[in-house]
Amino acid sequence: MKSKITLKKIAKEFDVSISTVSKALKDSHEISEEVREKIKAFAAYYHYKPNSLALNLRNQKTKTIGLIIPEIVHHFFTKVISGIEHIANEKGYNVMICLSNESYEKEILNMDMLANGIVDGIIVSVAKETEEKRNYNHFKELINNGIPLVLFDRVIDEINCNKVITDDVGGGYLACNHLINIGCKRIAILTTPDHVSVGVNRKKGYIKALLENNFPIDEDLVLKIDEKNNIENQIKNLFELTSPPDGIFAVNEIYAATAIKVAHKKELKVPDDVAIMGFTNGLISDFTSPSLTTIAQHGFTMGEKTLELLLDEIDNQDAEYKCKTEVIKTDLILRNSTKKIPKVIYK
Amino acid sequence: MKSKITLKKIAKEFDVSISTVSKALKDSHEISEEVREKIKAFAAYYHYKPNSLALNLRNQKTKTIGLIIPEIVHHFFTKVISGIEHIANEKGYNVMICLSNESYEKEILNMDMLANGIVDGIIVSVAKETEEKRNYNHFKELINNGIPLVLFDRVIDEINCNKVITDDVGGGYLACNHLINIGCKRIAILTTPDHVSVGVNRKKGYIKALLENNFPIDEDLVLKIDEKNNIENQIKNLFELTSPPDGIFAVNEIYAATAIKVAHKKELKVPDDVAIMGFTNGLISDFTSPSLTTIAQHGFTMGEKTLELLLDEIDNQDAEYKCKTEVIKTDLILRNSTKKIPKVIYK
DNA sequence: TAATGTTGCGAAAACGTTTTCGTGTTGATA
DNA sequence: TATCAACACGAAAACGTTTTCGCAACATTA
Repeated sequence: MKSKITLKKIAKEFDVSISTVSKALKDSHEISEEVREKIKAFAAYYHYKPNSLALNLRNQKTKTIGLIIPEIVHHFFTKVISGIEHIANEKGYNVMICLSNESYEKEILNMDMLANGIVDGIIVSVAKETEEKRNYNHFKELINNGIPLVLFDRVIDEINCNKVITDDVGGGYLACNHLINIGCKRIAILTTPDHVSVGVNRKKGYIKALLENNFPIDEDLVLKIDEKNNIENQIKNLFELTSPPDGIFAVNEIYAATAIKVAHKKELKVPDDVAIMGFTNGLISDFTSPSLTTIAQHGFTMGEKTLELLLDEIDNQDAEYKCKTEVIKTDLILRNSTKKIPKVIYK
Repeated sequence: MKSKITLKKIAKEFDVSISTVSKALKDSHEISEEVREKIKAFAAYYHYKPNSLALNLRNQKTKTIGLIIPEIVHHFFTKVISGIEHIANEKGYNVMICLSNESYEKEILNMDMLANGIVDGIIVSVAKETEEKRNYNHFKELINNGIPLVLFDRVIDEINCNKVITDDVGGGYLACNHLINIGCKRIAILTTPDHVSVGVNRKKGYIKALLENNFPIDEDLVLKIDEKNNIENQIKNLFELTSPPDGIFAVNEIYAATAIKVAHKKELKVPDDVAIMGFTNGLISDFTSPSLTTIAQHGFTMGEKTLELLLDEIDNQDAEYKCKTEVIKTDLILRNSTKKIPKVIYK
């Protein structure tokens, strides 16, 4: 392979010093017009571009930020990434995306890798395994090393850093209230195991809405899905209770869509026999039948906000920095799985 | 912020030279046991990690590869990314993901950014706008600069580099043949405009299957979706033909799922009145009702293969390298949108 | 003519590594 | 005692930049 053109090679070509070349390319008045022009022409001809590594090393910053997410085959995270990329683009930053695959070890590995000068700051959504283990030393170390950190979505209370979260409690409240408003009397929740923070918070909102409306809390109606086992079967049990639910709030899209499937297999009509709604306005919700009412999380905005906070911290690294927690509001997206509307028929 | 620990600082601490520290940390026998141990202890205490930028600059390689994809909110691409990450992990490489957002300009911007020493090789799936413009100079330049390049999924024939593609023609053939086999007589295709290569190829397979079975090619049944306008309305027209289709092959999941929606609104039964199938086994296909028969593209495998090719090229950069094109086979995933099966009812 | 200012360029340090090639000291051997 | 290894370490180059400073050569001014 032909090696890239460098200042040194240009310098040799014209028998001048490297500094002269560097200055000429920067249009420095220190260099005579004549020399300047010929160097610039030569550089342009060979498509000279300064080597980023050298620049980064010299400037002690890379204009790159690291992003560690649990998995990428996930609509919400891709939305967040898009938001991050959007701001990164505006501000001339690059994004390095790493996957932890929900693994504690890989999260640490990724972090170590990123922390060695490669990036100016790091954004993380915590892996499930890390949440379970409750071992957050790698985050503390990162902060100790003075590397700006922002957590989003799945965050850790005890870590002192900038955070951006969905208003999960508010969203759960919104959802449950909606089901109450349309007349549901027995409202079930399909949620995650207790170590997943977002599931827990959405459930809090659900409970809050029930209490405010003087509904009893029925533990039979709280189903913590174990993703290692068949989801359909777990949901099926819910419909086989002596008094089954007439409203279901699922804390994510998959659970909600699966609930619709199961309901149909039980020959139940949605929403007439049972209203079902989800959380996250992803790809699926619009294509189930009936289409899913859901809570929109605004992942794109979240990504934007997250990077903005990080860049803010990066720009103020010397100053005494005060950490913030931004809460992104949710919205109800009304579709057919919770409303009894006349079927749309063309013509 | 407290600045990171470096060789220089350790050297100063013990009043030895930088080289001594470097060697001590590498357990060189050149350094006395005593000095070695105390340096190692000190370094461990302060979590010394060599600065990646410096290493990269010295070694003239970064163990990082760049990935440019048109968009990330897309199940297929996330699968490919997962496959790439999988191999990258195994081989100790990092992946830098950039989004072109289907824009020619951003593709070039990303490429320029990556090409300045930041990565050892680049993987690209070409943006739609680039395909339209047919301006491929940035790829040629990259190759001229000796930077290994692999194209995947959306590739360019005239560029001489490693490529990994889906067997789109074969997949289209598989799809159309399936519809013929289940007894469809008038088979429509929902495809993309002509500049999108994958759509064109899938249509080729469709045509091939029709011809082989002595079906006429009816241009009324070839619908090129214009994504700038309402997709539902375009599909609706298809059902309002004097002799409407009884089978539909959509070249992606969204078109297929939308077709189901439209069929329902037209009060048509799927698959009895019209069988519908898609391409790409994404998130949606399993949750439509009926669930979608589709062609699986194996994005994960594709990602793995793509990075393997790239690493192969990187490892053989001096040798005369012969470019390959790998074709990833497709599979038919049979679901309910094309088969008349008894409804599953629990109990 | 002497002092001063301007112009045009180069040397060198700095960023943080690794590695090759000394080199001074010690101890053993001839 | 002179010679030679072995040992333990340092100097310096290299990767590719940017930038400060210094210094000639020439021009201008008093």
